[in-house]
Amino acid sequence: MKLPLRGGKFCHGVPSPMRLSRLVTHTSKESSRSEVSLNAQLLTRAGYVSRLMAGVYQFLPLGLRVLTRIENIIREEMNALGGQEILMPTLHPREPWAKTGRWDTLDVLYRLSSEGGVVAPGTACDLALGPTHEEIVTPLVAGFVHSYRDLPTVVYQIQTKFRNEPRPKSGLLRGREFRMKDMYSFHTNQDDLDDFYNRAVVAYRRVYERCGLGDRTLLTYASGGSFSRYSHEFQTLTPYGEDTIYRIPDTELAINREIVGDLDAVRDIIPGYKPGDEKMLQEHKAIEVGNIFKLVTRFSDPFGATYTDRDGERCPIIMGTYGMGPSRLMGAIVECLSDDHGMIWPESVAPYRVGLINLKPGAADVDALGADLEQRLAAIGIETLYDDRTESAGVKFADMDLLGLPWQVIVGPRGLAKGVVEVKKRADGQRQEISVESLLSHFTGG
RNA sequence: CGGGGCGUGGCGCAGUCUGGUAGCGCGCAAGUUUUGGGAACUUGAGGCCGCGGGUUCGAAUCCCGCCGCCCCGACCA
Repeated sequence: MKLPLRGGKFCHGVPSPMRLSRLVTHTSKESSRSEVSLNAQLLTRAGYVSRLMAGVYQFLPLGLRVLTRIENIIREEMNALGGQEILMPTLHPREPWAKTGRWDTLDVLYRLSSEGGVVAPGTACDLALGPTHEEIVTPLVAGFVHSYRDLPTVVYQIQTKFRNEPRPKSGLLRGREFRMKDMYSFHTNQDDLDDFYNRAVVAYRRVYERCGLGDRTLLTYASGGSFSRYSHEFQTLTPYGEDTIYRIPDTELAINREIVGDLDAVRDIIPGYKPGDEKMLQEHKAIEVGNIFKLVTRFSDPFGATYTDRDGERCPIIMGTYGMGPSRLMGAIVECLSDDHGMIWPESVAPYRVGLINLKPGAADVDALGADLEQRLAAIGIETLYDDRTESAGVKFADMDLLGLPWQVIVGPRGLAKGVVEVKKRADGQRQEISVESLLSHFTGG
């Protein structure tokens, strides 16, 4: 049994290793009655997140570590694509939203009044909380782009977004406040946009692959806007998904229900498609974990975002937009990768790689072995959560299964007498007795 | 925004119909016995029964209003 190395050190201030006896959160046997979705039940029972109000969650130490890891994977892939990370404000003035018309048409937009006090119906509002950032990023980037030499250019941010969903639900899958990576690309022409768009598809696939959802995430044709026939969604197959999609057999492609009735559109996607062929499409429930879209000049027109080409002509900048929700992705991973005992995190996003279980705290020799292993795992860079609590063995096994760390290392008097510890792989439950030395060398890949 | 359901110690629930000293399980604290898959017993702490008004000698319970939460639907760059 090999314990593969994972690249990338964890990068915020949570000490590693951590002891369960010191962790601010606790597990719970029962989940809140008002949490119905699997992801919210497991995440709250395990103490990863806590709900503040409908559609708004707080991320606790374990949950924040997962979220940060997901965001770092996204960050790496967007950087590799040539994206430059920025951070735009959450608080927006009314004016750019009015300019594109979305102040009045985007009903999930939170509108505020800077006059303060209660915003009653009919009150003049002059601020918004950002649900997406086309209105902000377009004038921002246009201010730096004057020549075709400045293009293409790509910026992105990872940030908390606000949408006043009429009905938040399904835990992290549909919140009013949520994390979003939003990227915007700027081009001189449609071909260049198309080329970048296609490379973004590949980068998105890499993100889902690295998050453990690659084999069940489909590129899905969805309705387009006025400048392109389709947008593309990335849909992760799960029975708990909110969307209905139709998979094209023998491909990694699907068609969203919203356009599957449009015969012309489907023929465009599947050449030779005829009425009656619907039965070849397999219906699935899925969660949208990404959405990419060719904006073309939808936003550069209202803002007058132009560049000067080789001939000295002023031309509109051609744009694309690329969204992905890290917090929703986190919920999707839980929905897809869990069993009756709890969550099963892929190594790439797990809050800790190893859960170290001391079965008999208080026994000097077991405590000594536990502390020694804790230190030696830390020394070789294995992030470890040490269960040093005085709880029964059953409680500890159940809790560690619920927490879903990829590996469990179990130390107890029985193994100690034989000079071994046990290693359990959470994903398949396989256990193996192993000496301390070979345990460490497995973790270092030796 | 329509339809339905629910608010009772930290969590999960009973009690509401038929008004009369607020209960159970889990968790928490202390103790004893346990100790490799959610241990047992004993003792204990912890409640403006969502909020406001009303009826009544008396309201968790009945009436009116409000707030919050969940589910189904509508909606979902």
